[in-house]
Amino acid sequence: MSLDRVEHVTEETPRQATIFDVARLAGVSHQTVSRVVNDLPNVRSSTRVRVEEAIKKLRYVPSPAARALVTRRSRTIGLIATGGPEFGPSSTVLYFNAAARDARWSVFTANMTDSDPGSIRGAVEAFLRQNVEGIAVISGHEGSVDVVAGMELTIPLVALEATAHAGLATVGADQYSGARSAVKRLIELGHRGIAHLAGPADSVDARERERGWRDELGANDLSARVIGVGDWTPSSGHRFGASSDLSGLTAIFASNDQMSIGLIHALNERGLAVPRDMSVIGFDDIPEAAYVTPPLTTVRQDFERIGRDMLSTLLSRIDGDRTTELPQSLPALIERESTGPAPGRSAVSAAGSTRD
Amino acid sequence: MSLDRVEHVTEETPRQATIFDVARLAGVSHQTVSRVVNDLPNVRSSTRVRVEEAIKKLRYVPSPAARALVTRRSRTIGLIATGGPEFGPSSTVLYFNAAARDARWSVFTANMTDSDPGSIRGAVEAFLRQNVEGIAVISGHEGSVDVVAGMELTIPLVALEATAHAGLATVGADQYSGARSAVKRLIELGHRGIAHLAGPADSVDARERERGWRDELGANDLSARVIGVGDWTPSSGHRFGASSDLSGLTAIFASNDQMSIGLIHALNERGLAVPRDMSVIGFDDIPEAAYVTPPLTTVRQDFERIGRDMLSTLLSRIDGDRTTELPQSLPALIERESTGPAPGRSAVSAAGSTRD
DNA sequence: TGAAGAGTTGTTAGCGCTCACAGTGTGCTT
DNA sequence: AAGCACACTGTGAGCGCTAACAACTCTTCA
Repeated sequence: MSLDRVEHVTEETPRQATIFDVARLAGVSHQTVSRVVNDLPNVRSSTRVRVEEAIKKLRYVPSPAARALVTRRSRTIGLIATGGPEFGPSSTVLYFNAAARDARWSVFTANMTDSDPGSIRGAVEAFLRQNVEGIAVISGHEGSVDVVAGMELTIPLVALEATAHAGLATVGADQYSGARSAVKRLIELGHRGIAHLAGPADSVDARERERGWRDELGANDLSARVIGVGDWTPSSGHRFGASSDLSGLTAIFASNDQMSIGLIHALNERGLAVPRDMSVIGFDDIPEAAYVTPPLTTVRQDFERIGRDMLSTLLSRIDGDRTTELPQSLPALIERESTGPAPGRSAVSAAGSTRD
Repeated sequence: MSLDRVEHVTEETPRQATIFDVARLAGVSHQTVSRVVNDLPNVRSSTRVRVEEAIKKLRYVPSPAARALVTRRSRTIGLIATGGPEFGPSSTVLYFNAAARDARWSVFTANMTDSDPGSIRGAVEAFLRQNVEGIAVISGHEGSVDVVAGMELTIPLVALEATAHAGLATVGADQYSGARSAVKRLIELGHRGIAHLAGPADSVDARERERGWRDELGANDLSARVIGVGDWTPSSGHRFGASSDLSGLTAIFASNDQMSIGLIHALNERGLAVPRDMSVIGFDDIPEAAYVTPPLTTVRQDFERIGRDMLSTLLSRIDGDRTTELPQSLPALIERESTGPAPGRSAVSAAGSTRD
C-alpha cells in the first residue's frame, strides 16, 4: 500500500497527484497522460479531453524534479548580479526576471555586493548543480564576466556589456555613442574645457563612456582631462567635485547620474552655480534626475529593453541558435537644466585649442 | 562558433559521475557514498576518506533533481517582488538573495512591476511546482501578501511588512516609530503646521508612516493635513508639491525620499526655499539623499538587515520553528539640511492649536 | 479480402538519489 | 564461550517522469 492517500480519518493528506493517478482516473496509461501533458501528437482528441478533465479534477501538476531527472533539462536560468542596489543594474535584473517569467522560465539569482572570483565561481557551481540551462551575468565589474567565461561552461552565457567580448554573447546599450552625443552637445553649446568624472576602472560601461568622451573631444581638437575615477555613488561624485582642480573647465561629463548629483552638490559648496559656471551631464536618467536642482541633463538608457534583450538572447542561445544578432540599443540624450551655454570666454583660459 | 569548446576529437562523454561511479571507485556501496555526502554518522573514518577522494577525483556533485524527487525537499525558496526598481525594495531583494546564498539556499525570483492577483498566483504556482520550501514576499502593495496568504499554502510564508499580519510572519522596520520620531523633531523645531505627503494607499508601510505622523501630531494637539497620496516616485512628489495648497504649513513629512526630492523641486519652482520657508523630511535615506540640494533630512532604514532578517525568519519557519520572535528594526532619524526652525509665527496662520 | 501502413495506446526500463531494513563484523559482558 | 549490543555496510524498492519500443486498432487500396 503505497498510493493510499486516504487512510486518514479526516486529516486529508494533500499529497500531489501523480501521472498515474491521472491515468487511472482517465482510464488510460500514464504514458498517454504524459503525451497530453507534453502536447505530443497522436492522441485521439476524445482521449485528450478525458485526460485533461482528469488533470483538472485532480489538480495534477507535473513534477519538475522527476522531469529534470530524466530529461536533464530544467527550464531554469542562473543569474549572477554583482554590485549594490544602483538603479541601472537593479532595473536590468528586474526586467530580466520579468521577461523570464513571461517566457515561463524560472531564474535562480545570485546577488553579491562584491565580485570576488571565488564567490562567483561558487555561485556558478551551485547553478550547475541545479541544472540551469544558461547563465546571465549582470555586473558592473568586467572581471565577473571573465571569471564565468573562464569556467568553460558547456551551457550558454550572456553578459551585460557595452562591447563585444571575445566569444561570448553580450547585450547592452551603446555606451560609446551615448557618451559622444552628450559631449557633442556640450561642444555645440560652446564648451571647450570638458572634463570627465569616470566610473570604476573595472567597468566596461565606464570605459566605453570615457572613450566616447575622449573621441568626441579628439574629433574637435579639444584636450581631455579626467577629474576623478568614482565608484558610481553620489558620495564619490561629491568627493571629486570638492577636491578637483577645475581651472579651464566649463563642463563636466559624469559617468552616471548619481555621481553627477554628488558632483553638483560639491560644486555648489564651492560657490559654483550649475549651469551658469559649470555645465554637468550625467548618464542613465534615474527617476530622480528630472527633479534634482537643477534638473539633470543626462543620457537615458532603456533598462527594460536591455533586460528583456538579455533574456531573449540567452533563450535563443539555449535553443542552439548562435547566429542571432546581438541587440544594442542606442541611449538618448535628455536635455534638462544642468547644461547651458559656455560662460564668457574669459573663464576659458585653457581653451587654447579653440579653433572650430 | 562561439562558445563551442567541446567537439574534442577523443569524444569524451562528459557525463556527470553518479553516486554509483563514486561507489565503484571507492569500493563501497552507493549507500555509503550517500552517507558520506550527507554527513551522516556511522561511517568509519578511513572509509569516509576513501569516498571523499573518489568524489574529488570524479568531480562528483549530487543531482538535486534526483534528491528532490525522493526527499521532496529542494533547499529552494521562492521570492515574489512587486514594484519598480525603487531603492528600498531593490535593496531588500538584493540582501535577501545574498543571505540565501550565504546559507546555501537557492532562490527563485519572480519580479513583477504590477501586482495583479493573477500574476502573483501564477508565480506562486510555478514556485510550488518547483518544490520551493518557503515563499517570501517583498512588495509595496498590501494586496500582494493577502493574495499569497489566501492561497493557504502548506509551506511557510514571510512578508515584508510594518505591522503584524493575521497569522503570517512579517519582518520589517518599525515605520510607525520612525515616522513619529521625524515629526517629533519637527515639532521640537517649532513647527506647528506639519503636512504629510503620503505613499500609496495599498502600502502598509505608507499607512504606518502616516499613522505615526498623525499620532505624533495628535499627541501635541496639532491638526493633521495630507497634501497628497503619491506613488513613491519623484514625479508624484513634484505633482503634489506644485498643486497643493500650502497655507498654514511650515513643514512637510513625505513618505519617502524620492517624493521628497520631487516635492522640494516643486517648492523651489513656487519660490519657496527649503528649509527657510518650508522644512521637508523624507524616509529611507537613499544614497542620493545626502547630496541633493538641500541635503535631505530623512529616516534611515537598514535594508540589509531587513533582507537578512526575512531570510533567517523564513528559514527558521521552514525548520518548523514558529516561535522565533519577528525582528523589527528601528529606523533612525538622520538630520541634514532640509529641515530647520519654523519660520516666524507670522506665517503660521492656521496654527490655531498652538498652545504648548 | 488481406496486408501494408498510419494512427493510437500500452509496457518496460531507467534517470540518480534516499529510505527502510537486512546484513556483517567487533568488542564487551556474563 | 556464548550472547548481545553496537558500529558499520550493503540490498532493494521506489520517488514521478520520459524514451524507446511493442502492440493494438482501424483504414485503405491492390
